Amino acid sequence: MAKITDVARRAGVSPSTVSYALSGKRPISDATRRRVQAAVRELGYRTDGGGRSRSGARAKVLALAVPMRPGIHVPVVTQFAVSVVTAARARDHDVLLLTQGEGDEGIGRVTDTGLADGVIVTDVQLQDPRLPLLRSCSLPSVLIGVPAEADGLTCVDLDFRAAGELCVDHLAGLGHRAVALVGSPPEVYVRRTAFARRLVEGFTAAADRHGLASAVLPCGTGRDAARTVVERLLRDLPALTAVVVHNEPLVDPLIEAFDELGMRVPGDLSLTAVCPAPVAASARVPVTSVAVPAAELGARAVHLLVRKLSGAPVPGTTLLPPRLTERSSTAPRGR
Amino acid sequence: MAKITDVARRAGVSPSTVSYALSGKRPISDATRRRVQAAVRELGYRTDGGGRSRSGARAKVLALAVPMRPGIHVPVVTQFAVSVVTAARARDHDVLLLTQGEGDEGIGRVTDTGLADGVIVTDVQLQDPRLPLLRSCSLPSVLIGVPAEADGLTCVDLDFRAAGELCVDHLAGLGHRAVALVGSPPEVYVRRTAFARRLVEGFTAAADRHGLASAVLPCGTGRDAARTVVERLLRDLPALTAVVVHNEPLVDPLIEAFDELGMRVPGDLSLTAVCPAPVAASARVPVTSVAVPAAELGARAVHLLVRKLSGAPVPGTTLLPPRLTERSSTAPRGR
DNA sequence: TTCACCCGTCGAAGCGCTTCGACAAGGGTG
DNA sequence: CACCCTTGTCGAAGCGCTTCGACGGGTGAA
Repeated sequence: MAKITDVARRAGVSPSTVSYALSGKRPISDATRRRVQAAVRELGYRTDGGGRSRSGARAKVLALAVPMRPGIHVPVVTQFAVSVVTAARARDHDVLLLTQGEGDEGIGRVTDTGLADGVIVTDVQLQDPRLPLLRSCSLPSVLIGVPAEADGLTCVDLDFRAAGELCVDHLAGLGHRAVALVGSPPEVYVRRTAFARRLVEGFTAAADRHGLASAVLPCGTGRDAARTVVERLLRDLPALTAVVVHNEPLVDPLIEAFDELGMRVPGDLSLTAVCPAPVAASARVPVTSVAVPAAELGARAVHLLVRKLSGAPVPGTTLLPPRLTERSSTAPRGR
Repeated sequence: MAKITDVARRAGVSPSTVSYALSGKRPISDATRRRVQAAVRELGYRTDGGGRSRSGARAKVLALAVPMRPGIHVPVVTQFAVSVVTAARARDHDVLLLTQGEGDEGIGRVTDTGLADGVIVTDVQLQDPRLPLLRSCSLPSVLIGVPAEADGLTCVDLDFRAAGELCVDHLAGLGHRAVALVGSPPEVYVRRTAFARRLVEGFTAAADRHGLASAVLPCGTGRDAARTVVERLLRDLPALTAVVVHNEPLVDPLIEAFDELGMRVPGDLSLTAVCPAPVAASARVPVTSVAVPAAELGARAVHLLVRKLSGAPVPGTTLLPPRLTERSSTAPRGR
């Protein structure tokens, strides 16, 4: 493995010049820079990460904390991860994967040991136990999700509140007068996961504003859970003609359950989902949906974190505006 | 952030003694070790990763290469990732996530730069382009999957060949005389992904051995693909009474497709799957299956890699024996 | 009692890189 | 023409840790 001194010798300059030529932190003449680059290429030189971080520089590693808790939707999380890695690589950083295995303290460890320069935190809860840690150790971080108290933190998320409203607005515009929200598994709400709560708020607010009858029910996954919820819904809200789902794996089972009970989508029931576009598009009936832009959120988070690391100012909270895509699962009431 | 010298001062010993007390690489008296440990605790000391790897020691980081190619099943890959992280943490290592974004050369980069000490490679193909790299740079690695030429490599995998045979044996034992294998999407075979091929081999060999009529069809995902494959299957092999599926997201659609064409599972058709246990158990009809032990494979891979890093000898190829779990999707022929 | 040896500890030398201060050479200004 | 500033490069220090060789004090053998 070639080291910086080898490159320096080959290019006929000093190691420090090589370092500067490569980092651009000091002006280097064009001729020298070219010679250095040539030497780097010929020797296949790569700057040693250990050496770099040893000397107080950044490790160029971002940590990604993904609590693999029950109730989360694996493909969405995976999409975060992939987009974060891709975006990080594009900015010359690598990604260290943290799961919940060792508790929240993984975050502290990784940064204390200098393994990572900053951390991207996912699945943020309203009162997240990791917040004090993030605030205190002044460790650069970006949250995907917005907690209750977001002062001094950098957060990115879809504007779930607006997403909830948008769905209801759409359904109300189609003439529906009774709507229900079928949400995530109960444990998600118990945990007070931020985005789930926000969606409920938006949904409820919009329903009230439009004067609609409404109901909100959490729901686990699987056909049985779907069936149970649908039955309960039809009992509680017999006038129901529209539903918003916020629970990716439940979209199909829900359509089936309604179907079995004699309500066809979209003929008898309009369905709107908040989920990644592919899920909505490939459902049994293509579902009108507000997309959860997992890939974009991941990329943005990286972008913000890297800026933060470079000392640039970053916005506090970035909420991506929801966009509703009409597919074939919604229709005017009484069509 | 406390450094090793602080600990040393506090414990009244030299930094080297602290290092030895912590690593155990030289005998240290009990009294001293205790004092050091106390100092570490009081100061909240954590050994700096940069410093460690700078001095030629290991970074205690494993890279995990997960090519997120089309046709792979995301939850399985995620399970690998989670189990790898968990197992790595249990052995005091962290995990760097590599995706295919930057091509195969990510592996080289990560180890050249000393960021990671070794790499776990997933989704191995029979002729994997990453193999030369792994062989040449003598970089410690473990493959999850077995390529065509496995000499000098450390591999772990489910014994897919035996899994294929096991499924057929089971079906033959139930009296079925015509079996089909519905496999992964075509691109997986084109890519010559190792495990997919091996399963086909085992399936075919066993079918021939039992003198069964057999067919093998790749299949994409989604209800339409399932429907098409089923129709084709019933045309090609009208006597068909048993099917092996090796395509996680297709299990349910396949059952539905057969159902729509008048073949009930297990009354008219016995179905066996090769997939993670949860998928099999929560299908529309609980499916008799050979489990893909993703979590165990991940943990084993870590185990092997860590051993390898410590210089211990490791076996070349570890094939986990398949285990078939009977559920309600298989029945004797003509029940 | 003396010598050899082992155990536990220390000091110092790096690991490969970055970065700070210095310096030589050249160009512009007064 | 003297001087100052800029530009491009170098040398050296140091990051925090590990590790090698050495050393002092004990113990066991002769």
